Amino acid sequence: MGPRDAGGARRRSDAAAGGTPCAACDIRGLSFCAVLSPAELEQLRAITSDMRVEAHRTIVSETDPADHLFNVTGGAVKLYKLLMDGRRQITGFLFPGDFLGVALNDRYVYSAEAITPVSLCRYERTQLEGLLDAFPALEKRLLGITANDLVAAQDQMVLLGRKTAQERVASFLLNLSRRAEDRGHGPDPLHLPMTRADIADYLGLTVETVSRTFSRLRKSGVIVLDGNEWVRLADRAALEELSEGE
Amino acid sequence: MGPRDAGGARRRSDAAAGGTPCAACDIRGLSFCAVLSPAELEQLRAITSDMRVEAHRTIVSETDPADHLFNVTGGAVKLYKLLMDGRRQITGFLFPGDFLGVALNDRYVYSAEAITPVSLCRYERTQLEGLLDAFPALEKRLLGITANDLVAAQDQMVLLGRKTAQERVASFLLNLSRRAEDRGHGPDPLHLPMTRADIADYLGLTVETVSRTFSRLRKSGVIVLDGNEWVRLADRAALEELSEGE
DNA sequence: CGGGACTTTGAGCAAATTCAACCATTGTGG
DNA sequence: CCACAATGGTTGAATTTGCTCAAAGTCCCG
Repeated sequence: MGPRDAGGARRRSDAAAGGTPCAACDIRGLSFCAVLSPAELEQLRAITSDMRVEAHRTIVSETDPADHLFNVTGGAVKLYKLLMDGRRQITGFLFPGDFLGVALNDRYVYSAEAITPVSLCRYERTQLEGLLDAFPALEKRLLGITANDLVAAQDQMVLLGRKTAQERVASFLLNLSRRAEDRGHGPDPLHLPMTRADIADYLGLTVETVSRTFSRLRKSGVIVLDGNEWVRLADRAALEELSEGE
Repeated sequence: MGPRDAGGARRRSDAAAGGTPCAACDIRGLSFCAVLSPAELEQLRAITSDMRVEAHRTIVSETDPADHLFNVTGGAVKLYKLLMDGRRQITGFLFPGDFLGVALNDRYVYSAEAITPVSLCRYERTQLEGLLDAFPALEKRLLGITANDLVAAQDQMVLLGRKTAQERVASFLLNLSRRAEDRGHGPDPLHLPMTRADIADYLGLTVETVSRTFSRLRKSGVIVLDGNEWVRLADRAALEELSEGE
């Protein structure tokens, strides 16, 4: 399956009237394109397509040719890998400003699925690579982003290899909360767009264990649940404690 | 602790007589410097120090200022992170040709320790960064290496989050074997320079479980142990099967 | 208001850990 | 040269954490 299956994409330049220009993009500061000057941004925009994907649709599939790279501008995305017998490991969640498209040998190394309706900037890989050569700052930025992702992946290895269920959930909530803050959302009610099953597959646990752990944290007053999608981190200090500081 | 503690380093150019020139470096093809022309290599060499580290010495420590970056030219290195209570997660093993020095906010994000005696090329971070600006190919290469490390980290997340003990050990052996082959070593007797405890901390298991799993694989004829440091992958197909192909 | 997807809770189970003892290899000092 | 300490590895028994299987309970959206 290619990105084509996930929804229409239209050339940015063709959509001048309706599209959101980069100047109005409120997450540009977080994105890889933050380092570009207005003139350079113009050139990037020329090779950009807007794309919208409904919830639960696949954006890219593992082992597909990596023809496109993406920048998430709205919504939430999950990245995952499958074992042959169906076991799933979610390797990350993406939010606005995050870059999508790590590839090896020109193939995607994970699948990406929209959790909520998602909007993306889409680039042809070859075209974007051309721009990287022209704008060293952009390449440098991409190196920084990749190094950051690597650091996050190593933290997740610690979590998966050495933390208890409770520590994993506490770390997860704090992590999401920090990322929400980066995006200017107050940390108070934290949004969990993903299901408990997604959280389980991200933390290397089962749904039941995640649910039980949430219940335990709720009963001990550390968090307050408001429906399934919203949490208040009532006692952040206790959470930090429980997460066994990485 | 800084790299200073781990052993002496001397300027390459000062050691022209005794040092190994890049031309004679048999792992240059695997290294980040593989993309440089002879003239460029000369410039890199000018900012390179040779360094030797005894086994069990720390090369860099997590949270230390990341003043130096390294290229492993001989020996084996382990990278690890610690939780406050001492639990340890090894995030990777490095062999000749591997790059060392991922940093965030100018601090190392993990500790690195020599497993065997290790030799390295050492660069001042600021100087190497200057060279990256001068040689775009080098920066591109570093991006490729970092992306590769990220992919490997994601595979390790699958292993840690979703694989059984036996699958982890099988994947580990196959992985090491592939890396040995990349370095021109026949896969037949595979060298394990790290202890069982290191393997355990890499695979998110205990020493006892690693030992039991090795024993089980040995008894079923899949591997043949020759002392603690050497394994023959007698039935590679069975190992592939057991590793539940990532 | 109903139905399907998601979540929670419970009871029993199993994989891996913990705790403990023993074995093997190596290097050291008497 | 050998005794023996130290490090690392293996094996066993008991325990535990998290998983599996099963059954309710909620939420949300049409």
